Amino acid sequence: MKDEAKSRKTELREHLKMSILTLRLRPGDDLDEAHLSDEFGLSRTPLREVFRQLAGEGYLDLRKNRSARVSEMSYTTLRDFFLAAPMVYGAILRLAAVNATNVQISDLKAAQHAFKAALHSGSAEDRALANNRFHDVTGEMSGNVYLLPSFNRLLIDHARIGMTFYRPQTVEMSENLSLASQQHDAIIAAIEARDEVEAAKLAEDHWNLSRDQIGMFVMPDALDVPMGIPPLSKPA
Amino acid sequence: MKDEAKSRKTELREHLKMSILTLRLRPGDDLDEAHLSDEFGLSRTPLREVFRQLAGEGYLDLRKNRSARVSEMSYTTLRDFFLAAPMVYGAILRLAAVNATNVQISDLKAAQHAFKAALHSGSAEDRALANNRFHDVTGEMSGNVYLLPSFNRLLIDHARIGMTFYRPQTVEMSENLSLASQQHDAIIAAIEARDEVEAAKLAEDHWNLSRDQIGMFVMPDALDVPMGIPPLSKPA
DNA sequence: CGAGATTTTTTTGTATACAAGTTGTATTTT
DNA sequence: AAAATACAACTTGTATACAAAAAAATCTCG
Repeated sequence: MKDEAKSRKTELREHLKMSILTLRLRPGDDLDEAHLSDEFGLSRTPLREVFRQLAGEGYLDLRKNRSARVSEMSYTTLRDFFLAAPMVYGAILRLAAVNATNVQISDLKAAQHAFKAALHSGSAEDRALANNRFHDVTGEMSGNVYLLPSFNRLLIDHARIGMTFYRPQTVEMSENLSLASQQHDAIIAAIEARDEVEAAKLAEDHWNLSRDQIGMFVMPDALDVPMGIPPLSKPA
Repeated sequence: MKDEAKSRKTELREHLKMSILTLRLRPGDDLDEAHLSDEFGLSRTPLREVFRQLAGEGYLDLRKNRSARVSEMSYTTLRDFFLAAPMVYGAILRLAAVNATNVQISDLKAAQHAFKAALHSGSAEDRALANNRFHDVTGEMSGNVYLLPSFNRLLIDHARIGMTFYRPQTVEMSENLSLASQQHDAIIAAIEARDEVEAAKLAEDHWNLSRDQIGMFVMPDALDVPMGIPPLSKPA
């Protein structure tokens, strides 16, 4: 009917998501109910419902009788992240190649277009959000309700890790970013060709690139030891 | 402090979960706020918060201005289920073998003990809940926050599918149930031996058994996407 | 001063009243 | 009799008031 104002609740939810993904709200930050309440013109009741929902999606942690907090990221979770991401994302892309509709493929191309624009002229936040949107669309394409909860949880920290580590400070890191963009193009092509095997392989490549980029950031220079994760020796 | 009455909210949440897992509340059933509200002596505010949380975990679906519903299960979701379950559960068990603490191993043995008891003298509901508890412990053991959301979502429908299809009406189905119990024992042994490869293999066997039990449906082959990092060897 | 207890203040949790939306039914109109 | 409309009953959404818990500040006594 009339969504001119789009429901304050939705507005709040989107605002919080965006703030968390871009690290404007950092892991561990407290959220003040009263403050947000009058900032968004909502009473505490619907606001707390938004908190619950975001907690369910992995954006927030709720503790009894204590304020809601932005969910934490530790080095343990970083390891868990790269353990789970290639597998889940491989499965998602594989299913995406099988199930994607034409409309969704258009959405994906649009997302990639925006990502490229952000690469050239955008801020780190813009890049992270555009990249997030790209992967989000691949999740929609897969359409598997059992994989999406983990996938969406991964995307949250993918964006946050990206904000931390994907600030191109060297020429090599910049090259990695444009390589990521090329991989996106390849992913679109694989999906359009309904090539599920290729799509799954590209997912793996894409995560290896991410891992390298982070390794580069964490390990300043000569130390050529990958962080805690042994080199992959496995069939393509 | 005093949890003698365990908080009505928790009580409600556990009651709803149990009812949904055992199909006492069936997929698509409407939940009446007013009715539950006075049945559990809670006002609608905390009750609605429980709804949000359960929706986030996949037990319920919420629609704007309409009553909360028990999440649906369609033939599509059944297919998606068997596509995702072996992969996710394989990863969970593999990580469980690496990370399980001694306390958790004791918990798992206790859960298996209860499962065996339910097999011999329990109802279908008891079996489903005991089996759910067993798998739930394996999830705790894995300790990977990125895999758990999907795993827990799978466990919900695992229990519901079990309630539907695992009613031993023939000798063969009964034999399958006791085979499932044997597999549980083997899983415990693999975890105790820290044998991640064996654990992952057992996960696959376990799901193949489930798939066979539901032989009347055409089940797709499982996704065979390997986990990113081959041999895990890390401290607890 | 300073550790610990006590009070004040602030924040979170719950109940309830009311507003807005939805559904079902009866009545009107054709 | 069927379709459309209006109205009534009911359900969901939000605001607000109050209760309970935690945090902060103050006071007490060594």
